[in-house]
Amino acid sequence: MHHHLPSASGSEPGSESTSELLMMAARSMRRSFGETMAAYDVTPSQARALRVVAQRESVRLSALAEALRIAPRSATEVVDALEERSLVAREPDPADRRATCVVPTDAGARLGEALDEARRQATEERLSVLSDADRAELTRLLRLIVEQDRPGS
Amino acid sequence: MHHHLPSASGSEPGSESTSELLMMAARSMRRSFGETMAAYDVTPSQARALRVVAQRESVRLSALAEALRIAPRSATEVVDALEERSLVAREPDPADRRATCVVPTDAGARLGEALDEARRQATEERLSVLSDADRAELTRLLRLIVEQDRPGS
DNA sequence: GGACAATAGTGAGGTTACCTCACGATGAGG
DNA sequence: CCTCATCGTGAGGTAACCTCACTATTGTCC
Repeated sequence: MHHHLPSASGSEPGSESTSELLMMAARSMRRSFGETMAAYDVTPSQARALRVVAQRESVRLSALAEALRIAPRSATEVVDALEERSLVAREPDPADRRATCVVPTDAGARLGEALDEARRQATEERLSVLSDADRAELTRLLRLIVEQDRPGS
Repeated sequence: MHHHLPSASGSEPGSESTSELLMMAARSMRRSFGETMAAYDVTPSQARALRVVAQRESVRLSALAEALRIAPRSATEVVDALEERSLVAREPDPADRRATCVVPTDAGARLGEALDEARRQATEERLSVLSDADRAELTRLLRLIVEQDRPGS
């Protein structure tokens, strides 16, 4: 299934820069959640798309593409995959006959919620070593970093 | 060369969970550095590999694969690409005629250092909003999160 | 000093997740 | 209406991975 973790190619722990630590933390969360997605037999891109669709109830394909930051053509592909698995359905947009709305099926909505919950749990587990105070502090610091590039706020 | 960035779809800022913020911070750094790599016309996987090779001076292909956490076959491909661009060279391992050592060329070593520096600058820029104290605090918190899964320490 | 299993790298071929370009169908404005 | 923009999608391409099978070696056991 997966391969061994080689005995650490020895760099002393504690030697990582702040940004390296941030990357490592993010990756460990992504990996945790990735395992969950694999368990549900959904690819990462499908999970991302399903999440948007399940949350918005009905999305124009082009709007989905924008939300996922991919080209419309690529959104078509993800929707194809989700439709084939009966997780979403395509419906004609009554307001514009060129457009199609992507809506979750019951199964899709259920899976979407299950994935959301799994993601929450996976990341929660990672953050559970922190005290409430530490966690609040972490949130504050990260917000400072992230909010650099949304000037109005 | 590069494509459009659609205008961010607007959800209120300040509503993100801690883990979402962490992902956003990591992504913004990755994106910054990604632009730099594109400027040097190097793909991300090439940059990662070059970094290892430049740092270790001489790596067995299988060791490179292990360091990059990819299959040996995939390492072959990255090395092919880097060799074609004359950034690394393949040399027979004198100790084992099955093995090949990957060594950086002068150009490769130079580019490796330039990329390292660019990465440092890009992440530094992101972290520059933090005071020294805040930054130390962030490091401490991240270390707590990351060190969960290296028990011996 | 052979037989032989394990290991190093690679050819062949597959998958995922993207991309651009061109096209047909539709909508909106002069 | 006639043009022009927009919506989704067919066709075809790329990057970065993968597995499986193969050859050239190496280390091992007797």
